[in-house]
Amino acid sequence: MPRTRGRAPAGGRADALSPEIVVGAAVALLDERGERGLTFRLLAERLNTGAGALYWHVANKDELVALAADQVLGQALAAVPRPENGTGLRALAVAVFDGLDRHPWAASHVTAPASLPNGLRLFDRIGTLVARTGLPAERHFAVATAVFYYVTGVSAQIIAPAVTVGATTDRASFLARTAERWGRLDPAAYPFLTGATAALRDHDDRDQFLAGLDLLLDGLSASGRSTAADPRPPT
Amino acid sequence: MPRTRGRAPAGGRADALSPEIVVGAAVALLDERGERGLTFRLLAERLNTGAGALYWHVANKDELVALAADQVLGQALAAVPRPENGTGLRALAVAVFDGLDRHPWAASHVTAPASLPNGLRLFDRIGTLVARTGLPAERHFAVATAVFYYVTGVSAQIIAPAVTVGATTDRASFLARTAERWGRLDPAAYPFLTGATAALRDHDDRDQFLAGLDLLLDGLSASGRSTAADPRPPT
DNA sequence: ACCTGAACACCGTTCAAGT
DNA sequence: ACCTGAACACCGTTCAAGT
Repeated sequence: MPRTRGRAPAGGRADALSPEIVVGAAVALLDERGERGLTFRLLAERLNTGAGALYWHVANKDELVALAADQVLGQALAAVPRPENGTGLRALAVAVFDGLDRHPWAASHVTAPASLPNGLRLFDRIGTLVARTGLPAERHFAVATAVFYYVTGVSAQIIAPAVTVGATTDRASFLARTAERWGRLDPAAYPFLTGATAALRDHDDRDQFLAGLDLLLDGLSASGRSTAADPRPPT
Repeated sequence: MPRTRGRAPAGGRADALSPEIVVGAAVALLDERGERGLTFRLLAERLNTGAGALYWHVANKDELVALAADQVLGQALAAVPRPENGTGLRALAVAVFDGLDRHPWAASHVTAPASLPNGLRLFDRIGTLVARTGLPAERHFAVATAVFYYVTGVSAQIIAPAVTVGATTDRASFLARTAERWGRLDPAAYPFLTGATAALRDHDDRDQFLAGLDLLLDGLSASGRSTAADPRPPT
């Protein structure tokens, strides 16, 4: 991925292209039309170039989307509240969820093995916070990974469906239709779902993310307490 | 989605098409070539038809992949050990992870709002098991959702990357390369990652899934204990 | 070094026409 | 009711040729 040297382009355009500019325009397009709506032709048109020119700055569409998601994650990380008292992990996780929630296409592309700068930064910050708990050192990596996977994986699950749904119908009517369907299921086969229609209709996505997160963090502090001295009071 | 009535087809083929047959062939193709390798033309060729014929049985590619993933989930659910003592949730989660692990393309398509039979079954079984813990009833839905999201979301995160990687290089050398990259990062900026290269190299994906799962379940039993009588001994 | 323009090799999906 | 075959309207990606 080459860097622009700041020279003006040969053609008539005043602004040279760069990976940053291409990725930025891709984020805008993804926000507007989703992943399927991102097209090299359309993106090139908006940047006043040909589609071929984009390949000088990004390797292919997969890389472009991954870079776009990493940029969104970077914005989310910048919004993490600095004062890291005892609730650092929770605040970090919530900020990432909220950041990704504004760009529904992004969540599923934030992964550890992508090894992009902000993905690594997120992993490192989680790991650093985990290391500050009372957990024995040999568990730090597994626990940090668990939190990372929870934040990225569960965010993707919660946020992504809205993309598919969003265009056609709004959230409330979608939930209402789903609840109706659950209500018509055979109670003998689906004893839980048939009784959970009200809860489904009234639930808040962000609260769901928080409920699971708190369960995970409770388990973390419980396991820290049982295996080593816990330097902080339970949350 | 029409059902086949069992009549022989008009043409020379002995076996009539049906949604089940189409989805079954799609699973085989997805296993072989991944999501991008699944093509209506190629699938039609294998079924000795034209691509257009498939649209009589499935609405489009999105539905086809969703149905294929649900079929895989069905196989995973069939493998859940029946004796549901106190560890039912854990055994259920592990069976689903292992089942999805055999079909890496599937995990990211197992979602609650898809409302396909096996997705609903999974959700219901989780909910039923959650309801048997000591949790107050008003928390059942949120906790069941958290476990469902953990199982599907984290499985997708852990399993999916292998698809991208798999073809080019094997897991071990991929981890080695990633560990090397982490090792070269600035320790001031990435204090945790630079010290975690050995853990990265040696980790087992399934253990990672279990570590987070146990954290979550520990949190569940801890929160059950603090809010209501827990009918079962802690695991 | 960076961009243009057009071509290549595909896709998913539709649909008149058949049986 | 189910299938055929071909067409439509796109895609991502490449690459000679320009500046």
